[in-house]
Amino acid sequence: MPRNGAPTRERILDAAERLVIDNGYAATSLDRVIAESHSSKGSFFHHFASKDELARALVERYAAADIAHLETALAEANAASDDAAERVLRFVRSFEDTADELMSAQSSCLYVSVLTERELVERGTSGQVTNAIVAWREGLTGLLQAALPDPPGLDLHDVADHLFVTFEGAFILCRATGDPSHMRRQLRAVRQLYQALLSR
Amino acid sequence: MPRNGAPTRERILDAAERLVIDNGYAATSLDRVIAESHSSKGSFFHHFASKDELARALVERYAAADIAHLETALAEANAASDDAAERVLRFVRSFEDTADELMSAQSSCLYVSVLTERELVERGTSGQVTNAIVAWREGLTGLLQAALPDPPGLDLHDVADHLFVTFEGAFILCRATGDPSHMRRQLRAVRQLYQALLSR
DNA sequence: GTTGTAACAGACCGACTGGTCTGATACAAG
DNA sequence: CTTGTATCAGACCAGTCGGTCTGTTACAAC
Repeated sequence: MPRNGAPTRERILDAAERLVIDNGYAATSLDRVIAESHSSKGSFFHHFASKDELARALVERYAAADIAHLETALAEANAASDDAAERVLRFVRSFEDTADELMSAQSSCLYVSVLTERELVERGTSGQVTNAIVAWREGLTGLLQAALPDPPGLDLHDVADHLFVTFEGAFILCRATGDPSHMRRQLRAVRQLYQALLSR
Repeated sequence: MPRNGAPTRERILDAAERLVIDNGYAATSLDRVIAESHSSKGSFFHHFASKDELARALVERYAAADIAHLETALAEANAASDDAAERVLRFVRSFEDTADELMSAQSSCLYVSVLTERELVERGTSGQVTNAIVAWREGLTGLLQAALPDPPGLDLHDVADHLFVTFEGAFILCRATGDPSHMRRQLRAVRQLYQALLSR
């Protein structure tokens, strides 16, 4: 086999991810992705058939990392305590504790950038996002069901989805205010709200 | 005075708002805005100096309507009950009751589209968004303070911001899943979480 | 060394972009 | 009826866009 192209592909994905998260998909030109990844037109189109294909690869990689992150946190929460309510709170707390780190690594969420463009979604880019959302929903619903076996008038799926909603909404709030500490503070608020629900 | 250009300007803003909410700012071309508003290049650039100027006008109009909506709901909540906790719940409930209507009128939020593009934000488009966020924060913090005068380890500003976060996050969730009912369900979830907090 | 091919480089292309410019048109004031 | 101007129409322009094409280079197999 000739040269190994994998590192180049990763460099392109890294640069594209940063640019798309910062400025959105349509506002990110391939010329800029190519320049910032120190690549070339020929190289880019050798690895990706089109810009849309790049978007699909970006989302696939991002969603896989997201789900891996979720599963690590789930495992840690399960190992940390035998009390079901405590597990829920530990789970949320683990994201709260790493929120500042997260926000210094990325200025927003790739999901937001991709979902903002409806025509892009309709070209089949959002399947992996839905997978990730379902994984978060089911993971947290499991923890919540153990803590609230007979919830009074609550849909635990919605309560579980609310954590994803908090993440995405907090990204927007951080961007609007220019203050990345809102991510940690919103995760803290949602933990305290969950705590109120579980300790009633 | 010659012809009245105000209706044309509004038609352009209406078309642009729908297109930008659907597909984002960069992905929305002026040609398309002009076509869908049944206008022309000359007409467009008579009313707006540039595309960025259009963005600023869009956000200004959208934020003003947003704040007006907030103030109506605040007044209604205050009129509806004397109990402070009840006022908070009524306030959230009013958005829950109109959520389906909201989602049939718009597929997402203009704030998301505009904030997604950092370079656009840096060109001074987000000032009005911050105003709106502060208005929501202060309005709801007022209601919460009356219900929880001495909150134990809670930052009521963050708890108040959480409603805005829920709105924005739910817009993302709706777009990802293609299911607009998530808006109502997330507002219901956050109301139930607030209820748990207030009735502890 | 020859050869085959994945990996890369960059000139080039048509389509479309935001924006300009010239001119036409409606309408109120005198 | 003339005139001034806000409003509008659309041909046009330079630059950028995603994408193509031709060619070169590195490396493994033989």
